[in-house]
Amino acid sequence: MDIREIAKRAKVSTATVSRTINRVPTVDPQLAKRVWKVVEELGYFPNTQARALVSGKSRIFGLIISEITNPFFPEIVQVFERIAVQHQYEILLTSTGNDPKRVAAAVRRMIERRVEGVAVMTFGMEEGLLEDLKLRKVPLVFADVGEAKSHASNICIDYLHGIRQAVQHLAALRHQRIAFISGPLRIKSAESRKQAFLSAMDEIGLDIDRDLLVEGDHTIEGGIAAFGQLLSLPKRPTAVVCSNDMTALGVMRKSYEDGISIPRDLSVIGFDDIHLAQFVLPALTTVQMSQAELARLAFAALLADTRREVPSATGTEYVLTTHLVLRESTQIVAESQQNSRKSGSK
Amino acid sequence: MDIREIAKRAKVSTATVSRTINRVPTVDPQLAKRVWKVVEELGYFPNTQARALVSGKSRIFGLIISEITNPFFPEIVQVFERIAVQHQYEILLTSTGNDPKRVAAAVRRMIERRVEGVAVMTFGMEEGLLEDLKLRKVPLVFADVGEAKSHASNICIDYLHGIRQAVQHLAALRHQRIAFISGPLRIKSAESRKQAFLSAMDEIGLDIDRDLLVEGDHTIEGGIAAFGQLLSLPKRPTAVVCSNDMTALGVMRKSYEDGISIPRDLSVIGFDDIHLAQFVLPALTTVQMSQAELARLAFAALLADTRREVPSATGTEYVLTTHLVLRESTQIVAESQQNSRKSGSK
DNA sequence: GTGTTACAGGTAAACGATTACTAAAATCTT
DNA sequence: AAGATTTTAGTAATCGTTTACCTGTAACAC
Repeated sequence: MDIREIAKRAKVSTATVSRTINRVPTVDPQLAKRVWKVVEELGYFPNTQARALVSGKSRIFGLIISEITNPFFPEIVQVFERIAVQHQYEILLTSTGNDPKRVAAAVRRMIERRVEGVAVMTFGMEEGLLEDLKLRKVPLVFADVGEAKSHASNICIDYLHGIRQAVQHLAALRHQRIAFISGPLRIKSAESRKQAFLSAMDEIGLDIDRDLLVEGDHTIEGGIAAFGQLLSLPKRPTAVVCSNDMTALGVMRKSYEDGISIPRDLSVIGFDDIHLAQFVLPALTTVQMSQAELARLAFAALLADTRREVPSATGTEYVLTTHLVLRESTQIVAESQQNSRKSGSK
Repeated sequence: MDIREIAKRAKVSTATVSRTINRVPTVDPQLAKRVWKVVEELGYFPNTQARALVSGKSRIFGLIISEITNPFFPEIVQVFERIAVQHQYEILLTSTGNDPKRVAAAVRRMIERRVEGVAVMTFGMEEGLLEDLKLRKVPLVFADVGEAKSHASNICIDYLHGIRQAVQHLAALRHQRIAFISGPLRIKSAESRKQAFLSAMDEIGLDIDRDLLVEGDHTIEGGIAAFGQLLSLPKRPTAVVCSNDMTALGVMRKSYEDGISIPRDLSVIGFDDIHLAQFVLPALTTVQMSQAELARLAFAALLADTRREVPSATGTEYVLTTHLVLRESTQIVAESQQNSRKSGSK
């Protein structure tokens, strides 16, 4: 059943049907009524591919994320999808698992479907893979630390603000041996978070013990392994800051297994503030980076870029700040540990 | 840049280009080579909407889930998406939040995009909303307790098997006051899980105290609230079985706040076995319903149904069993509670 | 050498919408 | 009332592919 069928039954031309459906104001209300009646009766829905073909607009945005099983991302997806639907856009989702092959495949699929824009929420994965998109001048938006590049907007994330708060909070609780479990360092944002931690420590005048800087992979399992490394150290940290909440959950799990009580024996701070963070035991003190806000900004950026007639050579710059949210997983350093700290600083 | 451009440059007709790209074996290798060369040079990717329009195949499957922020679903999405991509299908995802309006909107979008099939992983939401899809004979697959209906396959989930194991496990640990926190009862699967619990309790000869049957909503918050209700009872349960893992997390959270130790004072069993379950503190004993298997079955069902030339009037039936996985959140009932149980049974 | 087959590759008609253009009717101007 | 102008609806071209059908050449039999 197509527009011709409707036209025939309503005794008008296909042009009129099309105009009616698209609510062009110049069609006679009488005719419009007749058309709508037939449309209702037959349950006619326009064919999106035909529309896309002639209009040149697919009304699809691509959304590339790292790992949908990391609870940070579903919240982005949810908000992004919801807004997209409101604007009659569909989304083409890809969870890359940080695998370059899958990114390349995703880019190809997106081009074949003629997406109108792509939000790249992988926080600094290799960008070279997106060349094909840039070539075709597909609007892009990144979540990153850098600035807007040519034909790509950027949501600049202020990691330092939240992480500084985290470090200051720990310092206020008399912690001195503070460990940091990073994400996979080939990912730019993981590197940036680590740098933010180092800066914050430096600012506040705390020494950084290289042994207390270990690499995780932003998964629970990685957190467990990384914290295992820290535990094998002769002098353990009294607090650990994690590059994301999943890592922190790993630390909590490992602590539990080894009889280390949080926050009594160890303070833990996460990053992201996933919804779950407030419900774990104890509730996780963490640095919030609003997923909803991120998704909103990303969508808005894409929409703005697609609406621009003359694509501006360089994209727009957005900023997203992070900040500490206090919960139950941090506490003033225990006496026994203060002693060990003193002996350590002799 | 289109197929005509390629044709011109390779000095062949568009038909030959099309045949080459679709690897029709009858094209002369010489010509094919020339065509491929131009394709590579120009970085040409075929336009999917044009293909879809003429072939009548969109190569898109719809996937309707309840709530993407419930960790149960991302794992389904991940597996489903991965298989879809392998088969050159795209997926059109909708997280409905159990809102009928959003389901209706999703159905409309899916029809407009001419999806070739839809996997409905909402576990028994009102089916009436899918009438439009059935009308158009779009292959469907449900995850449910019922059987395959006309034009719809079904993955029948054997809730009883796993839940019976759970109840037997608790009984073996001498629990008698066993509570059940259900999901929202308007959802069929929530009702089915509850019935499975009741049957299992009955089979084993345990009494069911109506006060111990409370309704949650499959979220952590709902679990907290529901367990709050149970705590206000004069005689508390010694164990609680939950309709899903999120509910169990809520119970654990509330217990923590109220100083109830799991598993010492309370045994908890979840349902779903989300990845996270093994990492919470203590690790959650739960009934596994394999997300990966579910996704695989759903995709296979859809693929089979779309390939059938003559659509069979009634869909195929698949079965997915559930089973208990033992972890740390259950324990033999404590002496003190045994006493209270004895006094209770007097 | 002619007639028949086989087959590779080209021409053009779809697919289902949108929309530039056109023609007819309605309205206005003087 | 005739011409000018505006308005509205219809005709047909178009979007980028696939593919049914046709054409021309080569291979083969006799």
